[in-house]
Amino acid sequence: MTLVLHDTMARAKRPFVPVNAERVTMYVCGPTVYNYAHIGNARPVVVFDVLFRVLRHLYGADHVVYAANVTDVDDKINLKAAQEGVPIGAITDRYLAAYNADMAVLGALRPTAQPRATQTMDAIVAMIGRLVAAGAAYAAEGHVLFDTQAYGDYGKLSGRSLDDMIAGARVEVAPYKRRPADFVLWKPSKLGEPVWESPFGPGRPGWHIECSAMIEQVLGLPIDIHGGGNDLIFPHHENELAQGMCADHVEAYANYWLHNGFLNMDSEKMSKSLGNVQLVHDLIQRAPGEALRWALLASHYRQPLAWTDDGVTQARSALDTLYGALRRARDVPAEGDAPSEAFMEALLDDLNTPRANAELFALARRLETGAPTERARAKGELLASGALLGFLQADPEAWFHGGADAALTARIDALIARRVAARAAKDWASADAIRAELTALNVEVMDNPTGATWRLKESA
RNA sequence: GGCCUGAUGGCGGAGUGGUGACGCAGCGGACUGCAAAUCCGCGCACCCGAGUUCGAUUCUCGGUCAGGCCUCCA
Repeated sequence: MTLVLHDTMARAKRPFVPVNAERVTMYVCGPTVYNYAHIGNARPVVVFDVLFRVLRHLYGADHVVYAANVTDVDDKINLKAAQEGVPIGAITDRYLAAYNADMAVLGALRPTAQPRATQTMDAIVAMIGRLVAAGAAYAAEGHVLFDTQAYGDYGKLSGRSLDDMIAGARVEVAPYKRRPADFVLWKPSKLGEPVWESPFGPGRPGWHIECSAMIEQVLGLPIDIHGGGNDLIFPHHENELAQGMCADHVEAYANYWLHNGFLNMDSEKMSKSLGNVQLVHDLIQRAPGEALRWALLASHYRQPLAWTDDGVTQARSALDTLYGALRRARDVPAEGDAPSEAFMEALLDDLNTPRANAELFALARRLETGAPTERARAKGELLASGALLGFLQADPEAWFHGGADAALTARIDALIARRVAARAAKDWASADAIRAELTALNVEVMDNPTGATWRLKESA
């Protein structure tokens, strides 16, 4: 079985072949840390986390290098720092820590590297220098601009021609640009903003060059996979590509371009500028991170995803079913540590997580209904398959009891014990009365021949 | 204006040129003291029009609707 990935450049699925199977490289554009991340920001994080896990499974955990950058130089950061009267580092440290904590709750592994723009400044300046030397960039009025004429394939990734861009230009073109599509590599800092020294004058880098420099420094060109949201295709990735190619004269910049579809609220994209955001920070107070992760992976990563409360509820119910099977199979030994074949086949087909999830249910059914040997194998496969997607690794009891503190748990256990005794004595009236008490505590009991299990129902 | 996606049952969501996954919700049955959970079963879903075809939800063209990018944006 081979991994097949949809490559935006080819506009088709292609079998994945890394440049070096000993060191598979992936880069994904990460956050600008000036605020909490919203659930739309989390989609690529979770999607590429799945790809990261799949690659580690295929090539070995030590043979995959995954870098996700942190943009910590930015207008919005400057604004926030000015508002609070603190240095930008105070802002970026705070929100990077929150970001990493939130993404961890969603089950995302930490990338191998999280390069920060402020710590990559030398490489950025050096790269701009090489672009100027190669004649692919020019200085104008304190700015350094990339000359889009210098890269013959400019527009190939996004499927636009330079003519189209000029024809469709809606934005006023800065007077110092030779051509409308040219973009900033270095610009002067405004008064009070952070400044870095460079041969082109004091200033700060443009956004696109940060990523190119970090990729070059952390991973080396060409990289195997470059990922991000599909809104980054143009201009961000197009520009990164042009810079990388012109600065380093390499054969290729990234061999596979992957882009995830957008997450919508009320059929509009969720974005900070539209103000229709739901922060991960808030969502994880109301639902388990694993359920949010499931909701994010319930549709294929390239499809648009409508985010609704009902979607989260359905995700939670789906996990209830799976964890329920695991809980009932508590005494079944798990045999083997390999995901099922059908599951892998789905996942390797351009990360078809909906189909992979369906296979999880097939395994759960075999776990519920199979003969003992089949149950053991199904349990092993279910656990291993789940692990590859970042699911089902919690203790089933913990999943169902989630949200109950020690005191509540003790109280529930005591009621359950009394109820089990009442049932053993066929004292149905007492048993029902105790069940009513439990219901009042938002607890649902599930009797079985020898006792009972319980779950905390979703609070309204 | 230019470029580009998508449209599947009550809901979410795969997939396929011909027996229409899977999940959630619902209904019937088994099981249960009653429930819950589980198991078994059920429900005439593929935006509209034309074309290609023995046959189209799946391919082609046109249309409608929804959305994205072209500006910071996952």
